[in-house]
Amino acid sequence: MTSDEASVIGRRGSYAKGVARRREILDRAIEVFAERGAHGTSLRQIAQAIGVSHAALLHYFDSREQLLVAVYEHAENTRDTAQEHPEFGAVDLMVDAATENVRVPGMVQLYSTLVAAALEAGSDDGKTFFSARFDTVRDDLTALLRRDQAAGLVRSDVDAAEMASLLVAASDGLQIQWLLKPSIRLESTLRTFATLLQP
Amino acid sequence: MTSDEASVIGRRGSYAKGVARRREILDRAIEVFAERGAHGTSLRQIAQAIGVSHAALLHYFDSREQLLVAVYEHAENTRDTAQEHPEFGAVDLMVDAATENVRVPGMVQLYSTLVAAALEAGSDDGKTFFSARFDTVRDDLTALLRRDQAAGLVRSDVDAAEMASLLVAASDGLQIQWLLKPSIRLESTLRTFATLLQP
DNA sequence: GTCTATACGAAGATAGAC
DNA sequence: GTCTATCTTCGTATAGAC
Repeated sequence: MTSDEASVIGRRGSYAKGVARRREILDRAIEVFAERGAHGTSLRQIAQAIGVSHAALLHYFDSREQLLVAVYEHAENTRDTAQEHPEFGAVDLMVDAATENVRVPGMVQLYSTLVAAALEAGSDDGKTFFSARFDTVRDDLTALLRRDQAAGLVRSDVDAAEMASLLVAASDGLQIQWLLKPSIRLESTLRTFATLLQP
Repeated sequence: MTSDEASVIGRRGSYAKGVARRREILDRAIEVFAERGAHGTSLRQIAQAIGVSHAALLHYFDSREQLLVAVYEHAENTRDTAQEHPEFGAVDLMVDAATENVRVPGMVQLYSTLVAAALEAGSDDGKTFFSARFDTVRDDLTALLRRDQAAGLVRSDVDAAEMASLLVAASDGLQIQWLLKPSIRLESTLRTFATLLQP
């Protein structure tokens, strides 16, 4: 997950300069989004902040939305390069991801913008990307929950897959609520989920 | 909640014709969004569907976003005019709201688009609207949960306010997951939350 | 391959006539 | 209250320089 850019989106030249340039664009773009938000920032503004023409961006990314997705993917892959926590339960994993996510300015906004766009008809790339992402996350959590159910750490009277969906939904939704009202205690609230899951 | 338009947003002329026209715009706009989505539908397209110029819409609503918020508010207030369910618990209420929401084509998309926009800097109206909305919903659910805790229907070892936040988050998040993957069993999954809340 | 220049149509918003 | 006209900016596409 944290290795090289695994994205298939916006792939172009594999030459050294192009790869470096692409990375530079991604790094700079996330900063621009952090300042001005993803929703209201145009291709042209991003290009200006980087110091190139907006057409140059479209050389590396086929469209504005693909650039946005690539920025999100890059920001997600870049952070905390390697945390191996074999002892982490499902809730621990989501708490970790959510608090990390919320620490990066603009990340929740970018994520919300992209998901909203993906829901709309016609956004096939977005649908594909986020469907796959949700599937992966749900499957990982389901496996973790099954493991902990078998170990007697998590109650077994509810379906692991349904709990996984609930956990992802709660994490996504809480981050939004926290952004609108920081007095919401994100971590603590998410951890009460663990209490609910105790056998 | 279901009475008259309680919105302060986009208020204009209070004369009979203006009110009727405003309502007509809202009714038609929700249909347009149901067909084409909120993200990709322009003021001009909505105006064309209604048979007026786009400038006419801006006479009733100060901006495109305010029109969108008004449409959402109107659609929410319009449906299921009066269900009084004193015996409903918090989960019942959310299951009811979520399944109703998901039944209206375009509603989840519209909601997601508006929330994403509200998170961005500069969207003060959107922030105000959704902050108030989240507050109201959380407070209502918290009261309901406290009542049921006192009655011994809901476990008392977790904070009611935190459970309310979790419940709202789970409902919002699950609706999105369901839209991307209808095989997610929305109602059933949401109801397992009730199991988790049992004492 | 990388990038600039430029053009196009559509968008949200505003001004002013009727 | 509603229109037309107009402004600015947007995403996208293409041609061609290096």
